[in-house]
Amino acid sequence: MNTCSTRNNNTCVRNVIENNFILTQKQPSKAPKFKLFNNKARLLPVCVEPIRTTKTAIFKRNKLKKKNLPFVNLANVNNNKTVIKKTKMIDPNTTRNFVYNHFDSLSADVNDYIETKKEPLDYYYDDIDDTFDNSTIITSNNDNLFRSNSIDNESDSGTCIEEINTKELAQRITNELKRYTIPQGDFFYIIQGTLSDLLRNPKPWSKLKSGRETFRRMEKWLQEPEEERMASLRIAASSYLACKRTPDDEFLISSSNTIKLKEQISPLPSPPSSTTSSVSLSPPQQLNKKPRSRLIFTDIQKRTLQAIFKETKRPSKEMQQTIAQQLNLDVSTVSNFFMNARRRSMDKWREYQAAKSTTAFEF
DNA sequence: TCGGAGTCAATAAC
DNA sequence: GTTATTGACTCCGA
Repeated sequence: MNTCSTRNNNTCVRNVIENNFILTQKQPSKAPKFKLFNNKARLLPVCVEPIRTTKTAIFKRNKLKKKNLPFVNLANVNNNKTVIKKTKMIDPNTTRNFVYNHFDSLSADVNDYIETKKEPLDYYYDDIDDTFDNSTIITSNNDNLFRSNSIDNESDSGTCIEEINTKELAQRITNELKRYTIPQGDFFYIIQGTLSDLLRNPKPWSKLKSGRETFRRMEKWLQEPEEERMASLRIAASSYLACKRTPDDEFLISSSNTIKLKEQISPLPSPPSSTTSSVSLSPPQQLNKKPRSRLIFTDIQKRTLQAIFKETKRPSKEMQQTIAQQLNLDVSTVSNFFMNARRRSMDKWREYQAAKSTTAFEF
């Protein structure tokens, strides 16, 4: 990996080389956007619009924006093409740090882009050795939560070949949460219900897409030294809560869906047991956010839908309309039911398990 | 346009 | 109080 050695004083205030990333403080506004250094062009940590952005990148970015989370786009420059590889959340505490490109050779389109002087938007990162994989997390000195441990791994060079046994990992996480008495709602920024579902019904690795990232994060957490795990969760919790802060700044929504006073964000428990002192203070209305109500099927509706699903996993649009009419439901509700039922159908996983059992991978 | 993936978040269950 | 369930939302990709 590259090193960030001497830098122009007015450009890079502080560089931290860690886990193959070079983090640096924000550029002074008048700093050059890039410079040649040792005959290598380096794009400094200025904001640049993605040259070839992807729908995924835009989606992630918007999502983070909505949550008021900082973000960077990670780009990779290969064969003169800049490709967005991933958008990551970053601990707000590290927002002063930016990843910057460290190009061996500035690709033509980057040059072109700089020439266009578009409005800044994102930050680019380039890993020359192409060791970046989906498990790579931007990190900073004090941000163990997002630490990647795979980049230095020889086997990770080039492509991501790791495979996680999600079922086993889920079990290990479950055990650790119990061991340290960590409520599900305080585990990183995963919503409690989602975490519960992930732990109880982990999808096989091969079936996961972007969801792999969550499992990677969990695995990294397990790999951390025992004493660092709680610190990781603390950092994650405070970041998460900070990002959920309301404009009025009076209340915070905790990851366990309770409301805490800002001052009441407490450290996560130390082993072997203790719990967070979350204090439920008020209903969600105080957050100026309309609580979403959830339709509860009547018994007859549910039984009918389940019976139909048993026979027909994919009813036609016309059939869905008929069902909706008969059950006095919206077509979208019926559609959602079948969508959810298909994906949550255990048959799917049983089939998978049966198939996998022949290859000694038990899921 | 539509189904899948990911996950939010209300609510039920423990 | 914590965990499990599940309807629905957002976005992606075919």
